[in-house]
Amino acid sequence: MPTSSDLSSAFSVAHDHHQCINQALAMAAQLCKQRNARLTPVRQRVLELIWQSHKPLGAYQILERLAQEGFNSAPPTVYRALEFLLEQGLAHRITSLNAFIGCCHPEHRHPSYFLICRGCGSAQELPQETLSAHLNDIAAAERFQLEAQIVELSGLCPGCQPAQDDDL
Amino acid sequence: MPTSSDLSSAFSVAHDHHQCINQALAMAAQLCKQRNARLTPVRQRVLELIWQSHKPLGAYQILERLAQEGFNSAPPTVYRALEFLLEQGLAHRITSLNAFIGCCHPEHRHPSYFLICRGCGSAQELPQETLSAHLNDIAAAERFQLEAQIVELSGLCPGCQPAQDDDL
DNA sequence: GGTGTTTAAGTTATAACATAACGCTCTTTC
DNA sequence: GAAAGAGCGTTATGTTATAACTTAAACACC
Repeated sequence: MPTSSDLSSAFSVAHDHHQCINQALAMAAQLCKQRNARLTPVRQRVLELIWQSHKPLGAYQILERLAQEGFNSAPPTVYRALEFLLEQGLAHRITSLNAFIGCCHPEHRHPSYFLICRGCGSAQELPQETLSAHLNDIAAAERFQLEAQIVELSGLCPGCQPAQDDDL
Repeated sequence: MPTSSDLSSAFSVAHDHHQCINQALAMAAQLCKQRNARLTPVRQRVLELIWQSHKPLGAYQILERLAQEGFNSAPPTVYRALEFLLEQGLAHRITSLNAFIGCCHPEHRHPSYFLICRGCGSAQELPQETLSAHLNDIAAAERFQLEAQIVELSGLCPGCQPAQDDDL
């Protein structure tokens, strides 16, 4: 995983993903403890599952995996767990895919902006400072009180583009 | 034709919405003619329906209204019409609402960015030049080949905000 | 350590959104 | 007027998400 300071390598850069998962889970445990939020077994397992996939995972995909492991397997189970993870900022929803992905820096709340590759299905969270400022300006100009932001850019990641770029 | 029960978004200055609808339909007819695309009765009626509402309309809401008028009322009917309208740039999809809205500038293709009020349910398309440039820069910096963009900003429009602004 | 309160999870059912697949009809074109 | 293709009717089903109610676990307090 990209560490919290390095977001730019999610697309096809090899790394020890087990380690990211473990870091993410440890971080989640720590944050939940600080916040007096209960990271129950189902919630933890759902978080782990979405971290195990670079691709955003749909609720029913998660459900299927939970079922295989003997967890309760009705939709509300996974939707409740996801709701908790979203509330805690431990995961993000990707609306255009109806899917969910682990958040790389859950320690502070932030809007989430994504690049989504239609080739390999992976999604990469974008750094948000300048974009966030821009969007806030736009909203302010309309006297619009901004609460939530969805920015999802789709296309082809470098690894999935037809290989004829001159400049690569 | 228009039932005129839902005028006046809190977003925009009051205006003669009948006229917008008529303009939009005339524009649509003209563009389709130019493009040799068939604006059939169902397609036209669906476009009219989504224009009659300042709020984005869900597929099944459209379906319901079509049914009341004796059109065929199975889901594929409306989804096909919507697909056509999206292809022609006559309507936009608002992903986070699973809903559709008429496009104000169908004469040229453009990414669509929205402000969406959770109070009154209305949606407003944003001007896109600077934002588009910004997003393109971001994608280019990641060597990401951009194909589609979703930008949906939610919150409260001026008319739906608690009335304690000093600067109004 | 028992009791009431709160939070989470189980369970059933269904709502809401979207598409597959197949065949008929209408339009366009030759 | 026949072939080809676009549009549409129809049935069925796939996919995503939530309502509503019940049971159980955790916690907090005396």
